[in-house]
Amino acid sequence: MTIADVANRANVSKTTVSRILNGNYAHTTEQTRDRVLQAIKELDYRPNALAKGLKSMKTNVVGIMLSNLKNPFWSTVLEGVEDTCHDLGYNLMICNSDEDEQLEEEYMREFRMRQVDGVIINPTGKNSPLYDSLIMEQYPIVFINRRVQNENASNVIVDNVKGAYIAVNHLLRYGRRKVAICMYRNAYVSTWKERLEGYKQALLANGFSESDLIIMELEEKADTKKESIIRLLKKHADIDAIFSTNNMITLEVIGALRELNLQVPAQIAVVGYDETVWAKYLDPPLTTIRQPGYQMGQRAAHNLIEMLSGKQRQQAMDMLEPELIVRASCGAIPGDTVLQPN
Amino acid sequence: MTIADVANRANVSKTTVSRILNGNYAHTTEQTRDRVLQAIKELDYRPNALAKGLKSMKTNVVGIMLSNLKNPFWSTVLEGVEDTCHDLGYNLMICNSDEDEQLEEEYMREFRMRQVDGVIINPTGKNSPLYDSLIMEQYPIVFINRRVQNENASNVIVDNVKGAYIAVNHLLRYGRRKVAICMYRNAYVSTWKERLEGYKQALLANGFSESDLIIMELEEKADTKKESIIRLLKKHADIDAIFSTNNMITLEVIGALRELNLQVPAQIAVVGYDETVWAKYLDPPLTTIRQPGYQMGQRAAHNLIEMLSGKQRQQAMDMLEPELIVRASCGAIPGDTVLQPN
DNA sequence: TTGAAAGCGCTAACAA
DNA sequence: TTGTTAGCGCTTTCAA
Repeated sequence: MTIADVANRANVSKTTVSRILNGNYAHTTEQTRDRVLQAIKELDYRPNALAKGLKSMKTNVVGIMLSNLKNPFWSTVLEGVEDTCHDLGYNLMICNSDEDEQLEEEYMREFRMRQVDGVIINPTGKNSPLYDSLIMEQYPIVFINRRVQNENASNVIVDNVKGAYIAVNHLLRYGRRKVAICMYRNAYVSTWKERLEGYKQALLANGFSESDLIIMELEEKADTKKESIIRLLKKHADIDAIFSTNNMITLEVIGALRELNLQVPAQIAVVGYDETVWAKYLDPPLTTIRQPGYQMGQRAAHNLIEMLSGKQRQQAMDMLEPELIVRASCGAIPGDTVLQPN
Repeated sequence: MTIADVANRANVSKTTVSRILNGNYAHTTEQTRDRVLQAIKELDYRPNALAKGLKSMKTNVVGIMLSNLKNPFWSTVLEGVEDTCHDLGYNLMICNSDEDEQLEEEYMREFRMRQVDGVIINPTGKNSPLYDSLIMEQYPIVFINRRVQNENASNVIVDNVKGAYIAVNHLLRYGRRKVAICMYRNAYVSTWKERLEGYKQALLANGFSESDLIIMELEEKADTKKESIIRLLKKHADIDAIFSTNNMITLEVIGALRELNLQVPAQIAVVGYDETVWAKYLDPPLTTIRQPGYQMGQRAAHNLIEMLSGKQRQQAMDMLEPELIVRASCGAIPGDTVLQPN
């Protein structure tokens, strides 16, 4: 079933069919239009998007590259991207770099061969030259979640410094004095650096000094995260609070605390990063920093597509607000009003 | 950058370049081959997949249609699909019907216009005529998770009757006498019917009768699931166990039990469906039925692509095994060996 | 061993 | 208002 078949059946030229298909009714008799639409219906004709894309150099497809499909946070982001793309008439290709720089490069190449109109990417952070060259040649790309070190990069991120700050500040306000941060060791990723920075700022703002920082670092790919945490907890036996910078880490922390028989929040308070469906059902219910994942996806898709339609340059740094959700694990009295950061 | 540019630079015809690109070295001098490969490299030439697809009527893209991006279970499935597609040289398009039959039809149409080679779908169940016609015209499609009522449909599902059976049987073996099932009211979806069937079979096999069935039905889209559960729990005040048929329902059940101050497992035992990252960190740790989501994705992609390569017909019904993971919520002694179903 | 030319299904400049 | 024609970038038949 091609446009030629429709043209034949309706006794018009392919051009006419094409025009009508694309809503170009201006110069068309109502009569021929009806005839063509009729033929389209009768033949159940579906235009070939490949041919259309080849001709018009535009596919109405955008690509999204995630770096981790195991963390449910990304489902939410994906949902936002997908909904928005659909609303704006785009389809979506997806891939998963799995934090691997080689794969990231390979997939980027594949997206381009497939002529996607643009891509949304949670960068591994390990391919700076790639990001730079993409930006240099004005390839339509929006970086999400992680900041890319390039003035001209279009970013949609959450304010990680602030998120960490309000988490740690909250712990300190409720009287904790020995607050540790638990994070992945990953030199490439801005999110960790920024959450560490927020942690630090909160301590300093509350009268502590650099020497009060307690940093517990984990290997992201290791299978022994819980064991590492247990070791670190034993090493820093005097800590009275943990700020965990990622929802997967938080679960490991909870496991470790349980194994050591440490009471939360009586002995150790916990605040986690990433609000999740399960946070409020943990024991005790978990205080978290909510990141607006759905909104991040929406915004990224929206910005990218606006970029494509050639509107003027987007604000390069689109920063979303994190939010503290107070439950019992931080030692705040449940039902208490949520504290505002200083 | 087109194939013509490469041809020019290497002083050969487009044909020759094309042949070399596709590994068709048989009839080519090593010398020209090197010259061409050199030119490709120098120009950083990326073949246009649209043109290739248009010509060859094959895109090496498969589509996946999910019906719900909110449930983390699907991330796992997606990961399996994506990994497998990548391994086999395919790219992936994704969309989300959100359980909406209209959207499902629309997306299916879009996939076909984009000439994807085949699709993997978790069907809403509401478009039987669509599924039937797709199957009739031999369109390459694999249905996952939910069974489609058509002998010629290619399915990858988990054995839901068995999953429910081993869950409920386990509860009964540990002495529970009043076991309720908690599920969505959804006439279209095989999974619910089958889990209900497994529940029933387990009761009957243990000497109970039809009159002992206690069915708690919830509206999937409602915001008041917890309230409904509370109402139903009050109505059936004598139940001593709940078999929850979905991980999202399980969380609501836990919330309801907590609100009613019912002790788990002392007063009410709970077994949930879908093993999740968080199940073991709940209070008490949750006994669940594990579904092999990653494997389901792998298998679906694998079967689809095999279908595409024209190998003989797949086994139409590919059934995976669920598994009981015993923790404290069901009242079994932790550390006890896992019970086998009769 | 290599190349010329036709054509995949569509759009758009130009002509009628 | 409608049609003719060329061409998007690639593959493939057929010829050299």
